[in-house]
Amino acid sequence: MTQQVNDATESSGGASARLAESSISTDIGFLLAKLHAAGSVLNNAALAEFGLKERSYSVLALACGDLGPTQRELAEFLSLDPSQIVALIDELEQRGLVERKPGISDRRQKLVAATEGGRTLHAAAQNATQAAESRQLEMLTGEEVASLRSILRKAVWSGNPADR
Amino acid sequence: MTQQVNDATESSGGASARLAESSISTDIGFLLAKLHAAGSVLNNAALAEFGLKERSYSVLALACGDLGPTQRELAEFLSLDPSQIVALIDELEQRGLVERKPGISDRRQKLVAATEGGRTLHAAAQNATQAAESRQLEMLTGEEVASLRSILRKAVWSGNPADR
DNA sequence: CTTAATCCTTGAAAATGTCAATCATTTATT
DNA sequence: AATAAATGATTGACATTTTCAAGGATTAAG
Repeated sequence: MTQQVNDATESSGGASARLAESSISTDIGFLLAKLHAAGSVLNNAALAEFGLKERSYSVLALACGDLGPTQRELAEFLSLDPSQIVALIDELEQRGLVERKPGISDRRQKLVAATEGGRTLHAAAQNATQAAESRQLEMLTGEEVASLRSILRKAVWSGNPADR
Repeated sequence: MTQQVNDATESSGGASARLAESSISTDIGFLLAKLHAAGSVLNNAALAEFGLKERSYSVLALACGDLGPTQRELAEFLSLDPSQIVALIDELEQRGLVERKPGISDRRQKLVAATEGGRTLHAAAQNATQAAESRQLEMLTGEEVASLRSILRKAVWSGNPADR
């Protein structure tokens, strides 16, 4: 998931476009990797002006909202090692964007909550990433985007349509 | 990109499922990352018995098929640095799965072609990855899978439906 | 009360990403 | 044709990320 793109100006049609004939071009895994890689570049570029990357933005986003996530929950939800969460939160906390609070029923765990400043920054950053997402998918129709979102959610969460 | 998952037995419903309420859960970029991360784990697990990973499998797959890709084309197509391609091909070549041939019209470039053994291994590995993909998406209907594939291709290749 | 398990944290090791320099070759300019 | 600029592959150095194992604090189980 971790893959980067050399030239962000050209979405995917360089001198290697002929390789799209290959059989792997129809692998959903491969397409997922490519679209995700391209999106990461756009997202990180959009988040740079806020001093955030995809990772820190995700943590900040989860720290906003009234559900006080545990560091372990963050790690599991973001598919990251717990030690990586420590580093991410250290940085966000030093910048005054989130706070570590002791767990309510279990004092081993630490709940991560966004500060007021964190929420403000998140709102601005959210606009930027959503704009980047729209730009990346602008060749898709509204129906296609909705369909993509819905299918991805079903695939990721094994099909419980409980959430908006 | 490039994210990993800790527990492959459980697709996404662990103790952190409640975090799915968060707003990022509807970000296509986030969903892409999560599905891609989970798929990578499955793919790498399926490819391990052949001594391959996603990267080397992709290179091998592109080396099969009659289009003789250049190392630079491979780098661009796979969104990798050219130096990473060198290492990947070194390994595949040492195992006798691919060969480096001098470029036809340009002797600077090297064409990568699979050997007979490489093709045999690729065929077996392809079965394994396709089975893994089917397993990962088994909760989707056939229509949904087809729709997902088609939309992803359109998004990745900016909408030229020139390729099957 | 003791043992085992869990959460966060730290640090080290391995893998990967990024970048600049080099050689051989090709393309462009005079 | 001669020189200069550009390109493809390669190497090696450096930064970042991933992965693991171990530790202290706390909770759960026996």
